[in-house]
Amino acid sequence: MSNAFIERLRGHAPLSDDEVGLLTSACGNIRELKAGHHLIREGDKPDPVFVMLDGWACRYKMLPDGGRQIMAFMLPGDFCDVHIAVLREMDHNVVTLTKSRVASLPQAQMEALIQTRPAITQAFWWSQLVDQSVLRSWIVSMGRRKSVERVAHLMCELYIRMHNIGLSTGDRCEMPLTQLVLSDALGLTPVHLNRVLRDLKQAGVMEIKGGSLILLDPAKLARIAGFDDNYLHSRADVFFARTG
Amino acid sequence: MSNAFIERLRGHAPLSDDEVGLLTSACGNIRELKAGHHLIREGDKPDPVFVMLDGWACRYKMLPDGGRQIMAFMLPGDFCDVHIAVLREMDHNVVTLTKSRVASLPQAQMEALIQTRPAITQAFWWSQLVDQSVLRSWIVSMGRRKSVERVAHLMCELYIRMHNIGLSTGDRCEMPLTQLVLSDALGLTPVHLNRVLRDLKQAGVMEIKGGSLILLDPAKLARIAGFDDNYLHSRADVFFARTG
DNA sequence: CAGCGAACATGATCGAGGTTAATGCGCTTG
DNA sequence: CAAGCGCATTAACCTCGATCATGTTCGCTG
Repeated sequence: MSNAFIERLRGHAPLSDDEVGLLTSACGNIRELKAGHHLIREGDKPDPVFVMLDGWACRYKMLPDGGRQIMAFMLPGDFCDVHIAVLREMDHNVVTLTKSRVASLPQAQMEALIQTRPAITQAFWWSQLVDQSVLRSWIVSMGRRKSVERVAHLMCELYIRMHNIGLSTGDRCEMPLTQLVLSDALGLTPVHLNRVLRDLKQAGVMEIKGGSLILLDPAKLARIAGFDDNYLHSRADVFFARTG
Repeated sequence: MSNAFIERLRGHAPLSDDEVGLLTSACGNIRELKAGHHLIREGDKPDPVFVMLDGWACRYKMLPDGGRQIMAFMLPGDFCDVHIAVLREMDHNVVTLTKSRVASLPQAQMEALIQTRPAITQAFWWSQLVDQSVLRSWIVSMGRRKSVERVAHLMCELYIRMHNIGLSTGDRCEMPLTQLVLSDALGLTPVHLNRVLRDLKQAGVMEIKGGSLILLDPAKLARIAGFDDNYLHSRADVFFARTG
């Protein structure tokens, strides 16, 4: 079975067989987790670095009033957090959203890799930069896009990310997120999100059914979202451009 | 004259005199820039890495409809962008907001530092992690805080960041941002931001006057914002906690 | 010191999205 | 199969912040 994490890094940095071997053994400790398992809690002292091999997770903060804001979705191949002994205390939570396979890389091993393997450091750095880029694009969405555009944009992003790791099938991909989870990510109420999803379905643009996202009209979806995949800094071909 | 950038890194990673020397010479190329000078434009191929030594800058994206979303403010000591030859193309713009002093570190030199100096790599990494943390907190603000809270939170953040680099004086600090700029950062209209600022002043909480932010009642401001400075991961004492 | 443009200020109105509440529907579990 | 729970769905109403319109103030320059 291939390792989604290593595959993803290889796609963007020239790793030698040697280095792939090092990473593989660093990922030795793999756990199966149920949905709803917390990998990281606010206030934790960071220790091992977690990597998603399979399944979905999210990063979130709670507010005093009980509200929740999701700040990122982690898909197979993504780091949960590359804190590497630098921060003293986690400032947010990370929880699985589906049954997942997660590798944990001990801090010491991470540091050793970084200090001895420039190619691996570069791969990690690339991953950090892409994560930042996604965070920035979320800020743009929340600040300046209205609800339909926001929903459409997130769906484009998630579809492309799934596509880039080989987890799309034609015009659809897995979408295990409940409307509650999506609304916590989009800064909308579940009620309003539901309305938006209904409208998008009725307009023949996209729909979420049976745990799958179905792009009925990808080009139109991208147009509504104002989607430009440059911020994902991937080298994969662009689905929306092809079909638009 | 001390170098704000190096001071900041030293506060968070154990740099030897040797390493400080290397960084100092890497910052050799320093330019004075006027307000409104673009350091980075969307579509640019990234080359040197810019560092703010003095003055304010911001990172932003434009939307098709002409709207602008600011995604970060850079203060003295901050990296503008640690892209390091990893990304092929910038996905956003960076522009100075005031007269500034900016150092540019050639890519080759950045890479050399990272490949030979683990302490410097760690300092850079820390800086990246803090930047990410700030991005996440902005997402929380935009998604779940209403306008007054949002304004209050940004003011807390900027005050603390200025405080942490020694640029606050008692209950005030420099605040060269126009209401238009602030509203582009907060995802509000200038009109509404103006009302919020009026309310905060009338409530005796804070005011912006003559290019300065004045905290009339820091504890109250922090309470309105729901501000917790843990996300800034600084070791400085906390102004709001002291006075609250 | 007149004239001008940028930034600040404020009133009136509108609408996207929040709030509340009720209903349905599919799953699990006893 | 009944009970119960989490999630999806829809309707009625309300509010926060956007929009539109119109000054005003400040700082600069001729």
